[in-house]
Amino acid sequence: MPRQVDHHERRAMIAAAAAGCIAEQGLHGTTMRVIAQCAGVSKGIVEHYFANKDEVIEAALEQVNVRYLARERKLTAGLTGLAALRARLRCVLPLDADSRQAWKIRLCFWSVAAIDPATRREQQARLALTRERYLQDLQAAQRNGEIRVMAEPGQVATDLGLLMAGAACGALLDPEYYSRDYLESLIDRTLDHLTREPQP
Amino acid sequence: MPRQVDHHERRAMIAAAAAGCIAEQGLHGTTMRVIAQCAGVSKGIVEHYFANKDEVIEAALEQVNVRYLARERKLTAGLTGLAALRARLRCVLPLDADSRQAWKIRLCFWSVAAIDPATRREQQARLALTRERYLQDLQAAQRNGEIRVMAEPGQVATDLGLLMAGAACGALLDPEYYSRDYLESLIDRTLDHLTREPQP
Amino acid sequence: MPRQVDHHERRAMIAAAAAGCIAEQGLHGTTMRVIAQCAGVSKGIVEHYFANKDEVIEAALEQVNVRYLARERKLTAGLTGLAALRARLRCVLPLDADSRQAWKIRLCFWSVAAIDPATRREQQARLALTRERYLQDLQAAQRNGEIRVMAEPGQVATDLGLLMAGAACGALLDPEYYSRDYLESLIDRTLDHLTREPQP
Amino acid sequence: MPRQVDHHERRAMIAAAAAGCIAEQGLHGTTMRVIAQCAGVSKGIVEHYFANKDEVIEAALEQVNVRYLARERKLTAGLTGLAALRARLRCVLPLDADSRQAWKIRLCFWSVAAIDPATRREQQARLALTRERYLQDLQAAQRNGEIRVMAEPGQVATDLGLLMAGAACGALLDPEYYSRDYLESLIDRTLDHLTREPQP
DNA sequence: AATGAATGAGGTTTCATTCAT
DNA sequence: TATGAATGAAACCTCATTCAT
Repeated sequence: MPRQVDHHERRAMIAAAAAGCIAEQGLHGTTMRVIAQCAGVSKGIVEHYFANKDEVIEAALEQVNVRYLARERKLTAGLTGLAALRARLRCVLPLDADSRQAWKIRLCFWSVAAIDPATRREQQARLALTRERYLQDLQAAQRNGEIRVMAEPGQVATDLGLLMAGAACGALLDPEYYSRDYLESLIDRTLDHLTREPQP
Repeated sequence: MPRQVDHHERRAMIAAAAAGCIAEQGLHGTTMRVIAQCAGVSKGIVEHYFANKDEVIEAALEQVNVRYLARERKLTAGLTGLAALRARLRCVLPLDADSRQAWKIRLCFWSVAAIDPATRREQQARLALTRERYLQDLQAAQRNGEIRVMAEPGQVATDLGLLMAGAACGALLDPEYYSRDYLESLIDRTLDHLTREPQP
Repeated sequence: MPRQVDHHERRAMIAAAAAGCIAEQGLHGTTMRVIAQCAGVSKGIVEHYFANKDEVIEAALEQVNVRYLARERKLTAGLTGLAALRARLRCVLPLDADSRQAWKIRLCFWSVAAIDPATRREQQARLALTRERYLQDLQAAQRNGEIRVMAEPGQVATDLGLLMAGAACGALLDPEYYSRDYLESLIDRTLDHLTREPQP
Repeated sequence: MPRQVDHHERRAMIAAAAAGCIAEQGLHGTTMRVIAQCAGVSKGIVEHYFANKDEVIEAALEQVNVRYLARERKLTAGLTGLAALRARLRCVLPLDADSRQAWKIRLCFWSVAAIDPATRREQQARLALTRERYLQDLQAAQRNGEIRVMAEPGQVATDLGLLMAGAACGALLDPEYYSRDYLESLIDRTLDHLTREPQP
């Protein structure tokens, strides 16, 4: 009878430790030994639950994204249209420590994605899903009459995604200049634009 | 007398090779051996011209930035206000292979900057200078009567910088979706916003 | 459970191999690869048991000194005064292969100590402890009435230490001239001096 | 017509620089580049005047010894017997900075000599010559009636050489304990012994 | 399941030495 | 004569990975 160990939970624990390492020391500084130390287990354990380093890293990213999506779902639950979009944007920008950590990790993968096609495809899918959720909110807001009717809501959703990406990068690079206040006002100003009547 | 070699030019050649390696293989994949191979010299030569790997990497980034600034200056020469800003934005976005390479390298350093304070400070300075140039263009455009007078042009310049950063990231991650056409239309639409009258 | 290996013993084995290398090939010739070969293990194993080369070297010196002290204690056990001192001097001088090896290693560290303050301090402590043991023997010999009462036994102990150091150096440099017989007669003559009455 | 450069003087200058490097940074730290820097010439110049590193090192040692002998000759000029011996011992012990430097270098070579037979033979010759000079002084002192007549003056000369070697080592390792005053008193006490009548 | 011993590839860096100018 | 560019060997060290227990 094998010792009762929740395999899945153990994997998650190690992946979480790896995510912490990546956020603190970067993808390169995150060695198997460091992951093991962070997780408080022996070096071999990590290899026991994951075939190799790449798997650990992949699991870490996966976990970060899953947690992010869960949080977004929770914070937008019951909301629709502009309110949902506002909540979504507040969720995506690095307004707290958790989100900052998630973005640090995401940025590490972006720099890899610029080089590695497989990683790039994963990030493309993530971006597409994010755009889609923005689009749904925009369309709902239009239906609700909260914002002016736009010719191409998809384009607005796309632009919105890029602005958020840039804002997150800025907040990581210069947290004092692109402060929490700035980020929140950025969301407000951006959404305000959508409510105004189009100019002739 | 020593062999006739332009020391400075030779350094620049190696730094350029290093930049190419970073863009193709990432910061981690850019080993001294790879740099030497790319530059077509022996491994020891790289150490002859640079004290260590960090110096090569630093020189590569420096060179990328210097070349970018030279190109921006050239493309905005003789222009002012909105025209200068438009040229500047077209220069910063990855619309051609050179600019794409520069952004790949920049992204590598951003992921390092999220962790290393020294790198972060350098990038903060770069972002600040970029914002400043946008601001100058905006103020000139206001004086020229090309755009509506804004309450806070500094904020607009800042937002603009973030949008460009996000667009560049997007273009690296999904060059097909965030295509050259899309990026150009993004610039146009963004600048068009500035020319419209403020809503009541 | 891990492979059954006595960690401490394994470290000691490698340190002993390193000591052998130092005695045979000098501090500079003792590379990690050479140590590994001498110890009959792979290069990485040495790094597994020691953080870096310095630690191996340090452990080797430590071991040599510990073994020397153990041998001295054993050979002077039960002895006191002049007999203990004689045994001690016979133990310190390179009269056999083991002691010769120890002195070769010591000499390597002396040449480093002449330059590096940290190493120098270690050797100073070793010299001080040796002088102290000589002094204890001399004082016991005085109490036993074996030797004439000296005004400054501390000075005699110090002189004795220097003479032994010089004799050891000589024996390393010219083992034929400063032969085993010569070294033994040196001890005898030196101790004989102590038994004689002071001259008026 | 070649530029007028005193080949011999240039070699001596570089050898002197090398000697300084050895005394300051040890044999291992004395790289060709460091020697060149110390000498204020280019790296290639050193190789131009010496076939390889070993030759530079050898020349440095040679120079140190030649200078030492010149100094000893000068300080013992016109002296004989005990006075000459006293002057000789004061010259050999590291009582000033120059002599300390010479001993640092000597110690480096001793640690090499313990391993390398060729170096060992050189040092053996040096020790033999030193013993011989001590012996000459002792015999003269006996003839002058300055010291008691000894059965084996050669043995006393040998012992004296070892004591000086040990004292020099001690002074390098712990210059505060084996101070200038201590070294001078050591010489005085040692020579005093020789003047006393042998005990029955 | 868990540990950590063992391996070897590969990275950075230092260095003696050769050689073109 | 003099310079420093160029090379390649070898040093230390890190790390992912395999494996015996």
